[in-house]
Amino acid sequence: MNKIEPSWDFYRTFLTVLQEGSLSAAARELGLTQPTIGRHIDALEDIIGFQLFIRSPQGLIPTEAATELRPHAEQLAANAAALLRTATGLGGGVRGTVRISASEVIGIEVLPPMLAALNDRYPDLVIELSLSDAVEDLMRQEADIAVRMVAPEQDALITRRIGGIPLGLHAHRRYLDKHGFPEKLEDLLHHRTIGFDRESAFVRAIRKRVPLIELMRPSFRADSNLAQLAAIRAGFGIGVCQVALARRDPDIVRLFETEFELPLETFVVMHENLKTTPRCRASFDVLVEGLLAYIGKSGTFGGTIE
Amino acid sequence: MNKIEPSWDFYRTFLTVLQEGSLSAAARELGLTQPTIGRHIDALEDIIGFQLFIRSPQGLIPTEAATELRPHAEQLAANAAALLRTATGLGGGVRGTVRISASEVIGIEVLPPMLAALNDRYPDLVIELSLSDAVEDLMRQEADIAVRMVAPEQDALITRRIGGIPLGLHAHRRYLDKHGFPEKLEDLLHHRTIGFDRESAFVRAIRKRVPLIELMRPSFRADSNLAQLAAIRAGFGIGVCQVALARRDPDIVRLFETEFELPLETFVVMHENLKTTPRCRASFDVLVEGLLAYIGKSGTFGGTIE
DNA sequence: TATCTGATATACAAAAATAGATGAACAAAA
DNA sequence: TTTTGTTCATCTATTTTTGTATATCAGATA
Repeated sequence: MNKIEPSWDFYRTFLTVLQEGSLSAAARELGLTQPTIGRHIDALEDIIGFQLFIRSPQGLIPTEAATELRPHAEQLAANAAALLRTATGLGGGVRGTVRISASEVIGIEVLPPMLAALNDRYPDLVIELSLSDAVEDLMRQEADIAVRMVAPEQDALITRRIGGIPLGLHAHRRYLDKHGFPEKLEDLLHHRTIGFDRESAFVRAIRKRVPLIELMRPSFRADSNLAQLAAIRAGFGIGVCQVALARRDPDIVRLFETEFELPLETFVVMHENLKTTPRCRASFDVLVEGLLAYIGKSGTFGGTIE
Repeated sequence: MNKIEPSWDFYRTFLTVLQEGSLSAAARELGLTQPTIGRHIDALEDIIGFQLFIRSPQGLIPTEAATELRPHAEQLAANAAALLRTATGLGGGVRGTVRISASEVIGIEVLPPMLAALNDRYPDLVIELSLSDAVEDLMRQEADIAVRMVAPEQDALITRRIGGIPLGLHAHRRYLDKHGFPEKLEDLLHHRTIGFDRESAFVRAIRKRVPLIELMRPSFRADSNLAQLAAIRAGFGIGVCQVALARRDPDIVRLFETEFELPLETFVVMHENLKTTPRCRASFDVLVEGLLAYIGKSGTFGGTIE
C-alpha cells in the first residue's frame, strides 16, 4: 500500500510511446507535447520501479519490462475503445459506432455493398472495418462483430454459420491466351501459379484436399489473399479465389470446375454480451442476411458488380 | 472526430462512483475530494453526451446509460490491476503479487497452509485471495490463477486436473446424540438436514446421483458451502461436506460412508499468457502440488489439522 | 565541413485541475 | 421541533500539470 496507483492516462501514453517509438511522435498522436509525454513516462517508471525505455537521440527503445506490460496496455486501450463505442450507441435505436472485423478479401471485395446497405437502413450508424484474421479480437473487445472462416470455440461467442463460400481455380483470359489452357490438372505443374508464402492452417487444409498442390511451385507467393486475387486479375497466372468474385470479371476464367472446388466455411460471430445492443444486433443481422444472399443463388448483394 | 477522447482516469472515477454510490464516498475511496469527483463525472457526461447519474442529496443514482457502461469500466479496472500485478513481478525471480481465485470452502479451509508454504518458499511473493466461483475471472484478468470445480472450456486457459475431492454426509456427534443415528438412507427424511438455497448446476448434479435428495426438505438452507460447513460443525443437522475437512474434527461423524460418496472434480487453471511468468508459474505449481497432496493418501498439507 | 532534421532534456510561464470552505437540501434521530 | 449527519453544488485559492522556448545530441545530406 506504499505506492500510489498510477493515473490510468499514463498507461495510454505508455502504449502510444510503444506504438510510435518516440516521445515526440506519441505527443503528436495524443495531441500533447513532448515534455508532457516524457513526464508521464518518468512518473510511470518511478511508480513501478523499473525503467521502461532507454532514451536515445533516435527515440525510445523499450526495455524488457515495457515489452511485458505492453499486452496489458493494449488490452486497456481496446477496452476503453469498446466503452466509447457503447457510449456512442446509447439512447435507443440503432446508432453509434460498430466495429466489424473481417479478412481482407471479405472486407474489401464482399462486405462494402452490405455495409452501404446497413448504413442506408440506419443512417445514425458509424461503421468501422478492421481487416484481420485474429479470432481473439472479439474476446479482447477489439471488434464487436467478426466474419470468420473458422468456427470459434469460446462459448461466450454467438456464432451464425453462413455456409461454404466456393473457391475455385482461376486465371485471366490474357494469361490463358499467352500460355495456353491447361487440359489436365497435371498441366498445372507447367504453369505459372499463385500460392501462399507461409504454411498456414488453411494451406494445410487445401493440401489435404488436393495433393497435387504439394508439387506445385508457385511463381507468385503472397500470404495476402487480396494480393493473390490481384495477381489473378492482372493475368499473372493461375490461382485460387472465390468463384463469385472471379465471376464479376468476364475475362477471368474458371478452370477445372468439376475437379476443383473448395468450400470456405464462413461464420458471423459476436460476443454474447452485445446480443441485446441495438447497434450490434442490427449489424449482425444485416451481415448474416447479406452473406447468406452472397453465397446463395438469388441475392441482393451477390454475383456481378454493377 | 469532433469529440475528444476522455481521460482514462474518468473511467476510474466513474466506476468508483458506481461502486460507492456517492461522489463523497468515491472521493474518500480514491483519495481525492468530492468536487473533483463531481467534475470528472460532469466532464464524462459532457463528452459522451448522456447523463450518467441522477444527483440527489442521498447520493448518485446511476442511469441506464451508466449501467450499460459499467461492465466496460469494470473490465478496465481489472486490466489496470493486472498490469500493475505484472509490474510488481518484473525483474526476474518469483516476486510480486499473484491473485488466486477459489471457492469459499477451498479458499478458507484448504488453501491457507499451501499459501503459507508458498510464501515461505518465495518470501517476495504477495498473495491475493479472491473468493469466487466465477470461471470468467481468468479471461477477464480478475485473477491470475483459479481453483475451480468445473473444467473450463476456453482453450486459452491451461488446466491441471487434480482429481475428485470426496464429499460425504456428515453430522456432529452432539446432533446425533440428541436426534439419533440414522440407520437407513430413508431415515434422513426425518432428520434436520442442511441444503442449498437455490438450484444450481452442482445441486442438480447431486440430485442425479442421489434421487433421495429430491425428497428432503432441508431445515437449513444456504448457498454458501462455508455456511453449510459451519452448520454441520455447530451440530445443526446432517449435511454434505468434504470428507477431509470433516475428519479434522473428531466430533464430526461421517454417515453412510459406503452408500454416499461424491467426488468433487477439481482443477487448477491459469491463463496461457501467464505460463512463463515466474510468479504465476511458481504459484500454479505449488497449488497443484498442494492440492494433489490434499486429495492423496500421503500429503504435506493433507488430512488433520495440527 | 556545415547544415538540416529528427530526437530528448530542461527552465520557466501559462493553464488547468485540485483542494478547501461554505451553503443548501434532505433524512434520521433526539 | 431541533439536532446531527449525510449528501451535492459553488466559489476561491492553491497546487499541479501542461505548454513554450531553448539547449543539446545524433545522423543524413550537400
